[in-house]
Amino acid sequence: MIECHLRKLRLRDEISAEEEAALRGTFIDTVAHPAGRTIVRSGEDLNFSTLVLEGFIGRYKDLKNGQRQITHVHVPGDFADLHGFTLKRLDHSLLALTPCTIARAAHARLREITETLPHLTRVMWFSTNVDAAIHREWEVSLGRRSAIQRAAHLFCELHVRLGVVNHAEADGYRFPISQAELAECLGLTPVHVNRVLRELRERGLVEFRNGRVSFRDLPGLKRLAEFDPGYLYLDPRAL
Amino acid sequence: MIECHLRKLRLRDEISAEEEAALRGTFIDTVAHPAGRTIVRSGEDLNFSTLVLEGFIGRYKDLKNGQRQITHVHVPGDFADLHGFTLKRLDHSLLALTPCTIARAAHARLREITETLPHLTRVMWFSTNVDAAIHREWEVSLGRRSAIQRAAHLFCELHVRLGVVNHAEADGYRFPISQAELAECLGLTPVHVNRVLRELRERGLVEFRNGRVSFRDLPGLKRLAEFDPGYLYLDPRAL
DNA sequence: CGTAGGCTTGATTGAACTCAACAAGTGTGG
DNA sequence: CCACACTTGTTGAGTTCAATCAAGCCTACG
Repeated sequence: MIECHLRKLRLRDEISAEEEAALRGTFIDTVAHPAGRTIVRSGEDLNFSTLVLEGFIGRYKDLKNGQRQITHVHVPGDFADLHGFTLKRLDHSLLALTPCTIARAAHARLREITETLPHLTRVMWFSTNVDAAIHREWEVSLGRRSAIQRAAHLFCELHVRLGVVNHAEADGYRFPISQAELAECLGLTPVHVNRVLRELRERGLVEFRNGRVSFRDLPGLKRLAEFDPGYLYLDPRAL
Repeated sequence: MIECHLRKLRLRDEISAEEEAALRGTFIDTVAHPAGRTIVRSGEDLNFSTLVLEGFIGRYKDLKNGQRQITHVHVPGDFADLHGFTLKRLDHSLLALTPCTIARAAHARLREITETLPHLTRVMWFSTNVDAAIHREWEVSLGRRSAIQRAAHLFCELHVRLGVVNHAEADGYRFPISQAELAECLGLTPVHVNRVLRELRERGLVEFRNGRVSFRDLPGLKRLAEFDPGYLYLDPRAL
């Protein structure tokens, strides 16, 4: 399943056999987590990074009043905390949004890569920078887009990102999270998310039901969201 | 003025003389920009990165209806687009929020660093990862904090970040941007920012006037904002 | 078959937006 | 030197989008 990650890297750059071997060599084990499990808690010392093999993982931050904001959703093939390699500890927690399996990459071995394989190092750096670009786009959503646009934008983003790793079809994808978790991504209340989903359905744009996103009018949805995938830094071939 | 940047790096890590020389060697020129100037436009091909020497620079993204969201504010000593080195083009624009001077670092020379100086490369990578951490904290503000908390949080964040580069005093700092630009940072309208600033003033917490942030009750402000500087990844000594 | 978690809907409230007017400060040109 | 435009900040009145409060509905499952 590390193939997913490699395929994604190779969409944007050449990865040599030596680099592939080095990358594969960083992984020390594979772990399965049930939905709802916090995989890494904010502030812990880290000596590994988490690659998503199956399922969805969220990065979230808690507030004192018990609210939380999910700041990023990771799909299979994503490193959920490669940035933890340089940061040493995380400012957020990692949550299994669905049952998932992960592979853990030892920081010591990632460090060896940075000592010996400059090109692969730049590729890894690039990948954390794309994560940051996604954070920026979420800031735009949270700061400036209406509730319905935010939801539409997220559905569009995940469609593209899941498509890259063959986890989406033309007309939708599996995304088995609750409306409450969706609300935590979108900076809304669960009640309002429910109403927004109803509106998207009634407008004939998209349905979110039974853990699946089903597009009814993808061009219309993209228009509503003002979705432009440039911030995902994918090769035009990949889109 | 590149000293500001080096000082900041050295707060967190050792930088050898060789590394310092290599870093200094990346800079090809210095440019002054008037307030309001867009320094780098979204999508342009880049062959240099921008280090802020003096003034404030914002990263922003435009929406079709003419609104914009500022996703990050850079202070002296910050690289405003070091991530552009790996991304090759930016998904956002850079704006001079105040008159400012910048130094430009050639991507070709940054690349040489990644080929020959692994430790310095990790330091640069780290610095883009801290930017991403700041993005996450802004997502929390935009998604979950009230208008007054958002403003308070921003004032606290900038106090710490400016303090690191000796651009803040204990009781405040210069921050000569308009309420309209503040609104673009906070995901609010200018009118509402005005009311929020009044409330902060009337509560005796902080004043924002004549291009200056003046604290009246910093502990109270931090309490209101639930400000925890952990996400800035500063050495405890620096705080 | 009872209970819990997730979903749905209605009624009401409230935080932030919109619209509008005006004040203060700055720069410019007649 | 003053008239004027222009930007920035301020305040009031009314509106709207999303939150809150509350109730009821599935359906999965122990």
